[in-house]
This record gives sequence, structure tokens and C-alpha cells, in this order.
Amino acid sequence: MSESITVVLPDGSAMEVERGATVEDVAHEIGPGLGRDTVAGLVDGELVDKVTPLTEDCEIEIVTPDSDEYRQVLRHTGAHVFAQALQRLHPEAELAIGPPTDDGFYYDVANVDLDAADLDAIEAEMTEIVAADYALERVECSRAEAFETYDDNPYKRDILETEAAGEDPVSFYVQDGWRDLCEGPHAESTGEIGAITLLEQSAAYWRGDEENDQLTRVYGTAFESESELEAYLERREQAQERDHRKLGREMDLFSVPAHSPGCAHYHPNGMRVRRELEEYIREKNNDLGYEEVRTPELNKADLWKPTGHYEAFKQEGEMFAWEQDDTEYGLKPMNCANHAHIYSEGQYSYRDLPVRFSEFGTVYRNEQSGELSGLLRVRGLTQDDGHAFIRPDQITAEVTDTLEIIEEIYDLFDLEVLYKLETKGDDAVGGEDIWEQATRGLRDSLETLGLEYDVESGEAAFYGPKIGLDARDALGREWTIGTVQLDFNIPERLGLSYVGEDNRDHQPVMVHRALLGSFERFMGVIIEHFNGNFPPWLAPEQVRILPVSDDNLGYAKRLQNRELSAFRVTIEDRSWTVGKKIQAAHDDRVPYMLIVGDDEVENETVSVRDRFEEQLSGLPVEQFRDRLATEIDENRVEPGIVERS
RNA sequence: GCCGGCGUAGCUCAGCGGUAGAGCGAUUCCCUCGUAAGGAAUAGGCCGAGGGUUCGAAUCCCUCCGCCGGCUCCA
Repeated sequence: MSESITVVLPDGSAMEVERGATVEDVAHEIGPGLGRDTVAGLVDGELVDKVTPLTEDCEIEIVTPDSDEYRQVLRHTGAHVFAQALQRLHPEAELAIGPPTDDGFYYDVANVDLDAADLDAIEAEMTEIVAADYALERVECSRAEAFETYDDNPYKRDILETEAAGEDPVSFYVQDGWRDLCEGPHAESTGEIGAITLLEQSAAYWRGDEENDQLTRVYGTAFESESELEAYLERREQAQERDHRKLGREMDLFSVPAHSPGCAHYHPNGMRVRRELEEYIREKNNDLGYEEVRTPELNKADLWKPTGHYEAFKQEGEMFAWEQDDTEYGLKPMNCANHAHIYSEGQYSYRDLPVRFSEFGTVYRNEQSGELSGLLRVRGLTQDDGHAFIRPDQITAEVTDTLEIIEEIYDLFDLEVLYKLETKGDDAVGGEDIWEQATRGLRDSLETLGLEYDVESGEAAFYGPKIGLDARDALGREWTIGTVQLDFNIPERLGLSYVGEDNRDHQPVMVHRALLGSFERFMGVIIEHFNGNFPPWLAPEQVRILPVSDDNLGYAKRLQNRELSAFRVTIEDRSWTVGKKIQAAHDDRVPYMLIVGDDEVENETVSVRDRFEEQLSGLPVEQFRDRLATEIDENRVEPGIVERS
């Protein structure tokens, strides 16, 4: 039955081809050059082998070697190369699942213990498999046969029952007589991989669920050439250069000593940055109508029982709590219970709402030891927290105003953030209708502001849905910083109320929000974001004066104490050459260096050099002072007194 | 918490059974210098902690603590 089907190309044009034609046939039809370059296809968005026959009308895109899709194909093949090498050396190992990722691939395996030496041996074996250039062939077999093959392998059987549910026959890929259940697509042969390496290993749970078996996950990556792999490894190393832990030490910002794991010590430099952030956020909180409060870290555990936090935090071991004098005490893991208590002590009319409390609230959470990471994940943290108690009719306005300020803040820091809407999870308290109303409230505001967001089902806190803002660190990992959450449950559980127009009690809605999230995590993020090059308004040291000789020290001191006394100014008084002084200031990422010698002393000027190596000689001191004041006042991100050439 | 890796001078690291080393930094002295490293000298270590093996342990083994990557979890 020879009939034709319609395929639509990425440019929108349509093509008639014979039913059963392959992706490669279509490519040849478009042009012989493209035909030769074809390595795979995207059919209706799904990556497939180039020999896949097209059986019905579809949209098609030809995948060529210079595309991201091709790398995915190569890496998927890389995962098979690893699996084959593993089973050559450890025949008892069972394969679970091995997909490509953004940067490479991993394979989860069971029934085998691997250490670094094992991985080295496996990697050597992988190199041989690539060198042998085995062809990869797709073969099909019946479901029954597949189940038989994986008689002892519960993971592959699980895949047959889920991903491959109902498929008959199912596909395998075979190389050198070794085979693996797989949908494909793959490279034509193992030799297509130009460079392959294993990166690290970890434990991982089957299907990502802690309740399931723990598997050994081995990560690796593959590239089309050795030089591409080298470039990738080089990029990774460079990313580590801006690691906030490294910069924090080099710039003497903070430390996390062994005696207080997960609790940062702010050094004077780091504290200056933090104080600037605090002042900035105080202003924003003021703009939003918040009143600052202060509540204790130490509370009786009873405080968190009515809110549900006790159950949520204590049972999980996440709360630091202990018995003392027959009473259970705890360190607060969040501030909302205390803020709700302040609210409950007042009496409010509908005209008083919103009532808003903010606090730089220090909280403690017993995060699992393996999760701690510099400033990005800690046990003791200070949130720029705030809770607004509002009427239901104020939800959209309140959330929208907050999001607007949040946008302004992230814009100021030149930070790219991803908005996530997190919805009701398994641990949720409260009724379905309440959750729906709250979720709609958040969604409405996001849409009113035209913000793009992802929905993450089931990720919300137990008391209400949440908008989270994720920023990326130097290694590309995502960390939630700012957040806005709507809560109908705590007001209900605590019986919070206000008097309505009808002179009867009504229940307020609670908004939980943090603009930066926590000072710890936010600082970690911006240290990496700026690579330590803080905007002048945040820089721990804004100006460093470099006297050309000791004779110029007096002038330097006068500048520091008089003309520039409004700024954070230090003097480099070590008896070094000017070149070395410049290098040191540069390493310390000081926005402005002022080089002062006899010429400057005589003319009451400064010679300005900024961290971009730009210079401006003979600038009158008052002009430098005024321009710097403006830059700081306007929270500019980059030093701009010296024009960049 | 789990899997793997790692803890040696302030930092980066070498040493891997025979009494602890380098570079940078620090300190002191000399030099007083004009836009990315001037010179000399000195100090600095319970080799993460505890236990074991050994004539002898930084080095081998065990336990604990901490750190790194990942999993899970989260601001």
C-alpha cells in the first residue's frame, strides 16, 4: 500500500513523502548535503533514529552533528558504552536506567560496589569499546522475551511496565553482542564518540524515591571530540574559580568553622556587605508597609503545635529541640508562628488591614549533614522575613505589590531568576477549596505582571502554595531565594480574626514572604554572580588609596579622614612598589584605587584606576567624591567614574 | 542521612612505613618606588581527632568529626 503522508519542516513548509520513508530519506529529499549530515531526527518533538520510518503525518526536524540533540544522542550512546564496560568487568552488576542529561549522562546500577579504582578500570574499558567502533543496532523482540531477559532485574521490569507499557515488540540496542533495553536513538557506532569520561558517582534512589532501593549512580560525559571535552572540563574548573566559598576566604568575607557546621561566621568584610543588604531591604519593607518586629529564637515547643510546624519540622528531625526542666524547648525553624502571635495580641478592624510585620529573623534548621554547602545551604540562617495579614479581597493587590518590588530588587542586582509556582503536596493541611483559592491568587498576580513561571506540582509548604524565585550558582545549580506564599491554614488553626464591616469576626489571609530569602544564601549567590566584584555600594572596601611613596601617606590619610570620610576607604601602607599595590587591590576586587604621588598632592587631585584597569589621571578630589556618592546612592552595579575605553 | 572522594603551615599543594617540605602569604630589615609581583632574613605544623597494627605511622587498618560532588531535602 504505497501512499503518501505530509511532513512539516521547521520553516513551516510541508512535504509529501511516501509512507514508511525514514528520517534520513526526508533529509535526502530536502538536499543531499543534509542527507549526508543527518544523525537523527526530531519527530513531533521526540528524538528518534535517522532510520526510523515515518508512518503518519508529522512535524520533523533533521538533527545534524552540530546540534544539542546530537550531543544527547552521543551521550546516550556513552551511557551504553559505560554499561557494557561495567558488565564486562562486573558481570553481576544489574542495570537500572541510564539517560543523557544536560551535561552528559548517568547510569543507575545495582548489585555492585564501585570505588575510584573501579571507575578508572571501567573508564579504560570504555575507551577500548569506543576505539573498537562497534556498530549499534536496533533490534526488536517480544514483550515476553524482554521479561524473560530481565527475569532477575526488577528495574528493567519496572521500565517495561511503565515507560514501555503495552509496547510489543519492544526495542533493544545491540553493540558487540551486548544489549540493553532502550528506545534510542543512538549513534551508528561507538566510534562516533570522540571523547568519553566518567566524572563522579553517588547513591541514588530508584525513581528518586527515598523509600525505594538505593542504587549506584555513575556520572559521565561524552563529546564529539577530545578538544570539546577539554573545553568542558576547563569551563567546570573556571566555574569553581568563582565559588563563593573560595572567594569568601580570599576576600575575608566569612567562614564556616568546623565547630559550627552550617553556621556562618561573618568577618568584618562580609558583615559590611550584609549590613548594606539589610539597610536596602529595610527600605523596601518600609515601601511595602511593613513594621519591623523582633521575636526570640528560643521558644517552648508548644508554640509550633497549633500551627502544624511541630509535626512538620520536629517529626522530621528538622527542628532543634530539647527537654529542659520538664519542658520541651526549641529554636525557631521559622518566624511565622511568632508573628502570628503578635497579630493575635492586637484587635483589628477590616480598615486596619493589611497588618504587616517584618523581621530579619534568625532561624535554625537541622539540615542533613550531606546537604550543607557553604552559605547556600546552612543550619543557621537569617531570613528577610515578613508576614502580611490581609483581607481576602486584598490578595491580588498584596501579592502583586510584593512581586513588583521583588522584580525591582532582582533587576538591581542584575540577577536572572526563575519564577516557580509550587502547588499542593502530600503533606498539605487544609481543604482543597482553600488551596485552590490560594493558588489562584498567586497565579493571578504572576499573570497580571506578565511574569513567566514554571509550575511545580506538589512542591509547596504544608500550609499553602508558594511562588519561589530560583537563582543559579556558578555551577548552574538552582537555589530558591525570594518567596511569596499564601496561607489560609495558619489563620484558621490559630483562630486569627479581624472585625469586618458587618461587625462580625472574619479570618484574615496570611502572606509569608522573603525578598532575598536569607542573607546567607543571597550573599552566596551574589558573591558568585559578581565573581566577588561587588557593586560599589555593596563592596566591603570601596576605595583603596595607594601612595606612590611614604612621603604621600599624609595626603592619603587626609583624603581618608576628610574628603572621602563618607566611604569605606583603606590606605595601602605596605612598602611595596606601585605595581604590587595595584595587583593586591585588584586581587581584593576593590572597585576604585586612588594612586596619589607628588603630582596629586600638589594639585589636590587623585589618579583613579578601577577594577577594569581603566585609568583617569588628575581628577579633582571633590569630583571623585561627588561621582562616587552618586554611584553609591543609585546602587549602580559597575564602577563608572572612569569611562571604559 | 546515603554513595564516592578528601582533611599535611594562613592559602595552594608535594611527601604515602625510618623523626615534616615547596611556592604564595605573614613578620622584621633594606629599598621610597608613577600604573598587575623589588631584595634579604625570620617565624610558622599534635600531618582533622581517637584507637589499633608495627621496633618505628603523616604514610597501613578501624571509629568519629569536618569538607567536596551527587542523591534525598530546602531559604
